[in-house]
Amino acid sequence: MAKTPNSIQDITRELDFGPLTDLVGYRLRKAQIAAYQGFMTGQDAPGLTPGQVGVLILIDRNPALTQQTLSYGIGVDKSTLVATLDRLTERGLIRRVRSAVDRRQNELRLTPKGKKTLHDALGYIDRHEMNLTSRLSADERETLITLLHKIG
Amino acid sequence: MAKTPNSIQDITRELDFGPLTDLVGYRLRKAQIAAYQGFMTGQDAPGLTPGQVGVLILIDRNPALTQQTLSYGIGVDKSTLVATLDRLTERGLIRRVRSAVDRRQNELRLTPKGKKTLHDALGYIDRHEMNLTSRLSADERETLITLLHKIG
DNA sequence: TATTGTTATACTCTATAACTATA
DNA sequence: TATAGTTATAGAGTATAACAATA
Repeated sequence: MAKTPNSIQDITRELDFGPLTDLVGYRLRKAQIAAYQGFMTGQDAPGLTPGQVGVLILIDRNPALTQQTLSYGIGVDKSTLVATLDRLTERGLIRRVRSAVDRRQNELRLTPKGKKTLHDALGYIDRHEMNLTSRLSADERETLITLLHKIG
Repeated sequence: MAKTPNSIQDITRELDFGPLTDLVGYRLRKAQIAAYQGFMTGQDAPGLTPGQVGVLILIDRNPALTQQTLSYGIGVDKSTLVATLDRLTERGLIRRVRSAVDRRQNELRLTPKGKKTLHDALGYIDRHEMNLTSRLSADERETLITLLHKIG
């Protein structure tokens, strides 16, 4: 029998990726896609993107966080953030509270529902993290994080 | 003197990122963004995205590569690939050659200009890779690649 | 004048569905 | 009928520029 590649996996395996295979930049991209996909499709996924959960975490841990500061924190433009916050507001997870000190600013807060959702999401994140690194030992996982810190 | 945060770096440093800081998924995203930005803005950047260079590499190393197979290889839909290939064609880097065997298929080929561009881009990739991993030892870099392979 | 949040706009990346030409 | 490539379309993510309210 001749080798007849049928599945996408077969085809991909037969392709020559040349120098891409062991390039940090390329491996980062593949790993990041795998992490994102895994997060979004896992058992009991929270129905939020990793970025949205990140926003909830920052709001939770930084009292009176403003949109401008949050936009610096997550590295996106303040205009980009508006739609994200709109969506979280519509879902009843956060509120924008006009600052009494400087009425140009919004102070971002979690609603009770937002707190509950974040709590559940944090549990999910732990399970997802274990899943993502299931082929790594605890030492390897720590090493990976340390090395990624040196790049990011 | 009070600590008065002025720069974005100051503000970001004072933010509490909670569990995000040591999450593999989050660190992957930050590292990937750093890699992409570094690639695009580095000295002598080729004016191509990492993805576009990846396409050139695959075309170069896989004779008579078809669009369908390439789309499996890089993990995007065949319809998504069309615009990418259009752009590379407009820039004179690749050609679509109708297959004589199966006239539905295009065989993708680098033009001489595409070969030259890829050759230069490969040199740039090496420099960028060194730059990206400048805070890592050779051993650490190898370890990182190995660990990323286990995730992607 | 400068800053905060918003809107208008545009560009990229992505996919799904329908189309064409071939098989 | 099925496949390869294309087009039409839509949604998410991103940024820049201009605006209103406020400082």
